Amino acid sequence: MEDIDRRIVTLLARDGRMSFTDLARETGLSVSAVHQRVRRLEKRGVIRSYAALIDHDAVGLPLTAFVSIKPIDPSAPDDAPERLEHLTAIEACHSVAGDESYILKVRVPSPNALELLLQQIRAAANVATRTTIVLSTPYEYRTPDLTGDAS
Amino acid sequence: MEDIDRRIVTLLARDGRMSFTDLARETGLSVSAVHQRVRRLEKRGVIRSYAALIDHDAVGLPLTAFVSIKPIDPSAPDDAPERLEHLTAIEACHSVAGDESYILKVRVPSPNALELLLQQIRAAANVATRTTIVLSTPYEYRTPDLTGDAS
DNA sequence: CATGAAATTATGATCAA
DNA sequence: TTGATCATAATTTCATG
Repeated sequence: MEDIDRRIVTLLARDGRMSFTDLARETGLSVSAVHQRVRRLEKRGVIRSYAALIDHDAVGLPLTAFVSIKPIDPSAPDDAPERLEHLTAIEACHSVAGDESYILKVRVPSPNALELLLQQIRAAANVATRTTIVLSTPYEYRTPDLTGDAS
Repeated sequence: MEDIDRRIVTLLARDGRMSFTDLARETGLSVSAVHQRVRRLEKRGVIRSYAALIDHDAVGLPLTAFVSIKPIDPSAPDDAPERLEHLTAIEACHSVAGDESYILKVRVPSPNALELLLQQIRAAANVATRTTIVLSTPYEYRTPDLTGDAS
């Protein structure tokens, strides 16, 4: 991927509503050239989608947790992601190496709702759960710097 | 928060570039009424920002991991988030309950880069690390359904 | 990749409920 | 306070070189 594309992706990752006009100014390209590149990045799947990032507190989902799951029957087919997909409280599902098989990130209104969700998860996927409660989130959804990568 | 606002937030969380015209059509309001509400949601911080969601594989960061950290000196002031903020490979930092104090989510190009990053984390924050490698991600960045909450 | 024109959208003032 | 209508500015989008 070219340098200009990395620049465009970084800018849009930081401000998903930046106008083509502004992108053009920032990159030194014409509006239509940027437009073309963005469309290509979308088509290639480099840019997956655009999203508004919301304040989960403000929206009634103040409790975040990580739920690690482990199959109760290790010989059963491992289709936990599909079995859990309908639970919209689950924001993310990562297959991981280690003792447990998946890490889920969940958002709920209250401890009660978390308890209920855990029951649903266990029932739907036939797994044992281990839950880590998030107390606060100093930062989240940060964007990598794709230009001049200093880790 | 009103029902229409929940609707607007949900729509924008799913498509951050949806036009006011489309939002108006979906909500049954006029364009300017939606415009007003979106601006208010932004001002109140319900909508924090907008972002393009990128394909980390396509962008040269195919390796994701969760890094749990624990202070080596528990009596030292706990300012790990600030000490780690400059490491742009860290996408998120959550303070958590349990044996460890923070969970970090990191994105790097390679195992080598991960090793280097872990050294930097340990040095910068004076912590011990425990790393869980992500093998694959069935889904991520999903949006809660704020209307008619079925968890 | 740039230019320029046409279509669409964003924005704010004003008025009404 | 909230929403509708309207006018204007800005942006998106596309054809062409």
